[in-house]
Amino acid sequence: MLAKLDPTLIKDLPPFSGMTLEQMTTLLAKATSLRADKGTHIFDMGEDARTFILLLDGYIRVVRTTANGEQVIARYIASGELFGLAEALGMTQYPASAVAAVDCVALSWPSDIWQATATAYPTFATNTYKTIGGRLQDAQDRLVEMATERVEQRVASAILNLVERSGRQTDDGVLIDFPISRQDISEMTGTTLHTVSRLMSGWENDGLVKSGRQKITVIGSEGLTLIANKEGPPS
Amino acid sequence: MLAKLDPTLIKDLPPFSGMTLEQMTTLLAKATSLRADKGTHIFDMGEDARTFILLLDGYIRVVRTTANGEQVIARYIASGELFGLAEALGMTQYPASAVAAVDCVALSWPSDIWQATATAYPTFATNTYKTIGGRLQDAQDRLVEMATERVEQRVASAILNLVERSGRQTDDGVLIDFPISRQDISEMTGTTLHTVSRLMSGWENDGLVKSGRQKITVIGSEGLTLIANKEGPPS
DNA sequence: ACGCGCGTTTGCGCTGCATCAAACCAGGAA
DNA sequence: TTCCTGGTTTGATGCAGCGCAAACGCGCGT
Repeated sequence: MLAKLDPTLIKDLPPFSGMTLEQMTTLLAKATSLRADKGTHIFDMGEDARTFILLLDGYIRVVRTTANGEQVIARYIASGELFGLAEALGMTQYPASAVAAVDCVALSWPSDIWQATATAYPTFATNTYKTIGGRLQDAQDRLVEMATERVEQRVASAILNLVERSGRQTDDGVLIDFPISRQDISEMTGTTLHTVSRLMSGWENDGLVKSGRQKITVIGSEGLTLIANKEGPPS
Repeated sequence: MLAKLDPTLIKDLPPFSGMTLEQMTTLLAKATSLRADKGTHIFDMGEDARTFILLLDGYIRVVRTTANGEQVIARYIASGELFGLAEALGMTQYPASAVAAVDCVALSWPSDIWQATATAYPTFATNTYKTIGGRLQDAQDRLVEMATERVEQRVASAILNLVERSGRQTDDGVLIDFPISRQDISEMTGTTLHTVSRLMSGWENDGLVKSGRQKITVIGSEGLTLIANKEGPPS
């Protein structure tokens, strides 16, 4: 099944930095490849965490759904990143759902090999915990942001983040290279799609962004950065 | 220095569950004891993460300060919990400050023994990662809460959490057993002390809580639970 | 090429909460 | 005891952003 999978292509990804080609080959032998069409739920919140996954190509939306059916986007996973790491944190169920934002290709390992793998390849374990650390910090950053900043700043920050992590140069500027709606942005920033739409219309008039249906291009990040840091005018 | 420290008293704490008495003794030999008076900053955000710490007695406030000088309380650490775990997540600096909410006693280990310790005592490592997992989940829960719930519900939830994790039975009800101000609550829930004060005055009138200077007693948690889940009346 | 569905835009009224302001009160220090 | 500091209460006022509503238009599927 994985005959076509070449260790040399993958071994340079951050999660495996420090591992030898030989180690990689052994690890890859245990993996299962996985395809997910746009919109597919790779796993759902509350499900038993049977696998952890490496995204090879595409983008994943990590989503939490509340009791009232509201959604919050916890983060986006880009290619080269691991996700579904519940087992590494001693959890038996996934704390959120993973949805393919575009057609995706991934590699999955059964959760129960985590312990053995982590001890066999300490570098791999360390790398993984580093990304988890990054996510914890990120979550707390966003918490601070939600608590202290106004909607306008949060939306600007969110877009800047997306551009930074998943931007692609185009003629017009830097494009977020997966389909993303106002609704999505609102679910990342804790506001409504209406407010996001208004803000972005404004920015489009000011020439800061160029946006269409599920498409956002940032003309120059300076303008948005300015907005993201702008003091509220309580005077 | 640690002659007085008895492994048997400590070995039953959650972080060490599964470790033998012998292992505990070896681990404790590497620890330094630590006292912190109320208000002391045990470490500050941005500092190099030189130690990880086990709180033996007291309560710690984990705080983030923004560029504008605003504060957000990330969480409270109760006795028996580890904190300052930056090293375990591959970070070189503390991402937040730790302030003693009351007089505290703790045990600290140099960060650089983390790797060796984790490999020597896999149970300990697993336990630690489990608590980190819990904190990540908690952070994301709060994120969802901030994004979807109104202030009233968030404040009610926060108080219920505190009561659950650090409540002490008294004649009147369950008391949060460390000094906590309206300001503190506001910094946990992303609002102002004014709003918190108003809400709590209301609840006091309704007989749900009894509160004084830096003191909160919950009469019966049912009432607050109801408020925490109450739909906003947009009709 | 066409139609239809879904993402988007925009207006309007309203309200939850922040902001500003001021008085009050409990408890520790001297 | 009395002062004084730091926490708390309460009122008045304003506005950011939400809820509701309606129209619009891009682009995908057939």
